[in-house]
Amino acid sequence: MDNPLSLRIEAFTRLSREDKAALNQLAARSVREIDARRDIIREGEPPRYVRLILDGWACRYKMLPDARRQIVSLFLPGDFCDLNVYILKEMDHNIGALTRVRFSEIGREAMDAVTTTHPRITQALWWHELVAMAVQREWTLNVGQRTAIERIAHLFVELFLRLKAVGLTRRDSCDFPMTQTDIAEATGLTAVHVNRTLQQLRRDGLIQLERKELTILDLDRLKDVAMFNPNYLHLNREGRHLDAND
Amino acid sequence: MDNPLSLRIEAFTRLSREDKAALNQLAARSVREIDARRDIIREGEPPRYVRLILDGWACRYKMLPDARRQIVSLFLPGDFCDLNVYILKEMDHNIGALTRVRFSEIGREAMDAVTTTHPRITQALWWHELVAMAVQREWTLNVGQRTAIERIAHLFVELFLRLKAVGLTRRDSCDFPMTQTDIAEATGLTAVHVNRTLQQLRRDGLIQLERKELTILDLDRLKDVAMFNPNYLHLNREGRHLDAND
DNA sequence: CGGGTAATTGACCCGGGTCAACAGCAGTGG
DNA sequence: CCACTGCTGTTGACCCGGGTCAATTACCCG
Repeated sequence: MDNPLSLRIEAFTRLSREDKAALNQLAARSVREIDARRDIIREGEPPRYVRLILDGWACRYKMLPDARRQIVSLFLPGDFCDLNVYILKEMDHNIGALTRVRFSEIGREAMDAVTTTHPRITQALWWHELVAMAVQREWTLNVGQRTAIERIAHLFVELFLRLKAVGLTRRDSCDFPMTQTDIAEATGLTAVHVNRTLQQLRRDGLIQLERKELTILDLDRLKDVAMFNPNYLHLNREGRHLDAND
Repeated sequence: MDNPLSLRIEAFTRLSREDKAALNQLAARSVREIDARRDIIREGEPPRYVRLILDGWACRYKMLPDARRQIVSLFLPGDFCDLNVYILKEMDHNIGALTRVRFSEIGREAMDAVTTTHPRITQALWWHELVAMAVQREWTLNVGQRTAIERIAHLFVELFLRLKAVGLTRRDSCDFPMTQTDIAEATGLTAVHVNRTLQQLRRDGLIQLERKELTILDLDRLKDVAMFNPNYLHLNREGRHLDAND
């Protein structure tokens, strides 16, 4: 019954059974699947749908004319891509699949229908959007001020906590499908330097990363290294005053 | 009649006379003023109002425990700070005044009242929010991938275009109240290096910057240096199909 | 077993940081 | 009117984190 989607939303406020049903129905209507390394939508295209990641990892990225590339955000299961994007004429960035991704495409009408009839969901979606903005700000801080080891440590902690929130961690480890090149593009470093920095994190006994699985050996120390402040994730059920009670 | 606020919104869709009146009334209700270098709201505090910049420049910034500081966004006249923030329990960043700032504080009820009765404004506010997110992404790209000269050039072009959109430029120049330290904190560089890079931009005949006034001597070349793509500002009246016609 | 992608290593280099001194200038108060 | 103070901008000398280039090596998958 509890999937990443409802877990994600309920990190803000508890939904009623009826809310959950409406949400799951919304998510189930039009499901698509795409291979790893393929683009879901490209810069310049008109955004027609809100997308919801059901399974797999995706990313938003931007490119410079000379092919420098920056991953500006990551989408994990339960994440929506841009509520209300269809207000804009064209995409100013790309969304690409890092792994094989299952996602649902939600049209404007379906979205509007749910939000007008389910105020609690509407509030939760607003919360989701505000959190997405907060994460984007934290990433700006990350690439702007942190050193290589701090950036990567920060990325690991953030992703671990986000995955945990949607039930996708096992004790102290989780899937971690990003390549070192992906990590480089998300942190504004080069792949070579990411490699060396990962070795340092391993040497320091902070993490283990092999076969696309990340194990965090010492979360507290890793947080310290990253100067991680979890406040920007707003995961403390901040909308609990809106909780449904059925 | 046309102030930065309505100019800003009408970069998306033309408002009716009544829309404008409602908007201006909203903006006029509770106006405050604050000195340069003071904080408008601090990390940890509960956000109670949506704020609208009427006059002056403000910024959002985040700090690391060791006092490294990153300006993650800038607010110019006509900009709203975070629609619907009051959904969150506490601020995860600070908002500070770069100059003396006049702004209005809009409570939740006033905001809700306007949006429920003025769908065109609601759409426009959504557009505003989506653009703010797009700008944040571009800033992540900026600090993540661009070199020093590219970053600063990009900042100048962005701010010039944003100021132009709200009628605050004169031909090829505009006020530019940021110090070199401010520029450094916005671009993830040091003040020393900003100083040297500014000298290079001057030597190259791209800009003039003195006495808090910026003059752009060659906008096309500056855009080239910055690899500036204006699409993320979404300033092309993308909501013109919603235009009012009175 | 072969081919392609991802990870690793070494040698070298450079953009931008650091530190420290100093100059310019605006505001403030006597 | 000037002296003082503090912020902002400027400069020089030096250094280092991280980039570049290029070659291997490991791994994955059909």
